[in-house]
Amino acid sequence: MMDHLHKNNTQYISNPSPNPPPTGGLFENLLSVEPIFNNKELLRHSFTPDVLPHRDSQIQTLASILVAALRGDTPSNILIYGKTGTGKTASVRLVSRELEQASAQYDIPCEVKFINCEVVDTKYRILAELANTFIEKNIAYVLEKISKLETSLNDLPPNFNSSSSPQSEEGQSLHDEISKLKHDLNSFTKVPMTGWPTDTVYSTLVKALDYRERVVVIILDEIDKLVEKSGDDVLYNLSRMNSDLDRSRVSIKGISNDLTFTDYLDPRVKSSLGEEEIIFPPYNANQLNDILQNRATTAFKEGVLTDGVIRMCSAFAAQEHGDARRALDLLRTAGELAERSGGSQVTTAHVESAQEKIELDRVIEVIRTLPTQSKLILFTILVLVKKNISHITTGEVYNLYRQLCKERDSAVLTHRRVTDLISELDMLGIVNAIVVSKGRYGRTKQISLSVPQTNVEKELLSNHHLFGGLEDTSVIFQSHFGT
DNA sequence: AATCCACAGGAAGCCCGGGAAC
DNA sequence: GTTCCCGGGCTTCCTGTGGATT
Repeated sequence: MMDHLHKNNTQYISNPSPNPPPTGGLFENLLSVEPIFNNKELLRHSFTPDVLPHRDSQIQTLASILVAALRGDTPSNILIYGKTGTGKTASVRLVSRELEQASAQYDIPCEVKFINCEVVDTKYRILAELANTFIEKNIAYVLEKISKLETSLNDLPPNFNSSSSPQSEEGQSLHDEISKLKHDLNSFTKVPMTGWPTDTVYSTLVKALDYRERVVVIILDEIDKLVEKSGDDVLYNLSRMNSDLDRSRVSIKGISNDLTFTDYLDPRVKSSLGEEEIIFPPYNANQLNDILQNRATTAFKEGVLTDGVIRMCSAFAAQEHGDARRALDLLRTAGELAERSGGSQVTTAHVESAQEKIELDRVIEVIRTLPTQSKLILFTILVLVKKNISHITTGEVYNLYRQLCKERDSAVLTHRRVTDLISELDMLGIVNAIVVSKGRYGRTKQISLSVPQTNVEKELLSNHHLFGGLEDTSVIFQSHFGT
């Protein structure tokens, strides 16, 4: 089987067709367009650059705390705060990378583990993830050590090499050491995805960490999400872990979007985790400009960006609380739009379209992931907007909502719940709801759509499953719109 | 100044599904 | 496999509120 595949492969490689057969030309035209990107990856926010402009002081502080690890001490725990796109994660990744390089260079055992708590979000899973990571690292370490020992064993003169010779003390001790390591290797058992009691996972982690002397840096990104979902239990365990460790030391770095999340923490956890705090302030338009300039020179081909493109991206992103991620998205999307339209240059018009496209994508994504009842309420608001009602109130929404529910024979939520759902839509930025008092006529919320009506309409109507079929939806829609 | 409207939004508790613990 | 626990969605009940009207 393998042979067969192999032969085929060789055939393809050794006989490349000099003139590929003519195709339909579907991709030919697209490929013939001069690309405007050199390397688009540089504009993705997952990319960690070597230089982070305007973050020198934060990086310096981080490094000055982490340098303790290279001296064999435990670095202080750190909490890092900043809104999205302020360079927190990128800075931490940059410093971690350098730390690991330095650790290898000076042969000081120091390991970094990065966990995104939005993905790994329960106590069990965090402990299991950590335990498995360090078990793997231990296995790699032991395997390497064994191979080194075996090499030195083979390098011994032949009469020393034989384990059968009782005189060769050096050979014997090497043999002993190798068999001990092999025994260790067998004792490493990985933690399953589920099933173990949490304290067993914890003790497995402690054992794995303590296998050898080292400093371990655990980075918990989006730590506020973890606390929100699972409380501070894990953080309590992790922050007290050093008292259970003999040979290794643990240091924790928490990254949070939310400045106030420590309010929900146990005071002991709070003081232990927040030994040091680093704040990442939002970038201003000029700083965003520098960042984009920095990346654009290598990401785009020369002369592709017209005047004002970068400045416009930074200005747009600066309005969004100085979000560098947004600025990069804008620049990349503008480039993609330019490329798709077959142009050879990116213009400010492309940036404007990119801004619209990103906003539209966001709205579509938010609406798509809305629960059914919220969609129904949004639909009700849309109907009222279409009826040109100037001041939509909670009461009006609720009445029509109830009517729609009856028409489609579905469960009706209470008034109280509907006000909550409206507030949620407000927080998602889909509608705008402000509390107003109309004197004698009561206090209510005044509701309006805060995104283009056509976008909402298009996305809601594409929800075939929502109202038990598009046809039904259209009926309801038409009966209220009169179209 | 008192009244009153039409809600806002807090508190408590129920129900249910999913996952951890045993 | 069963039990237990937790969190989210939801209801019920309730108090609070700004300003037009009386």
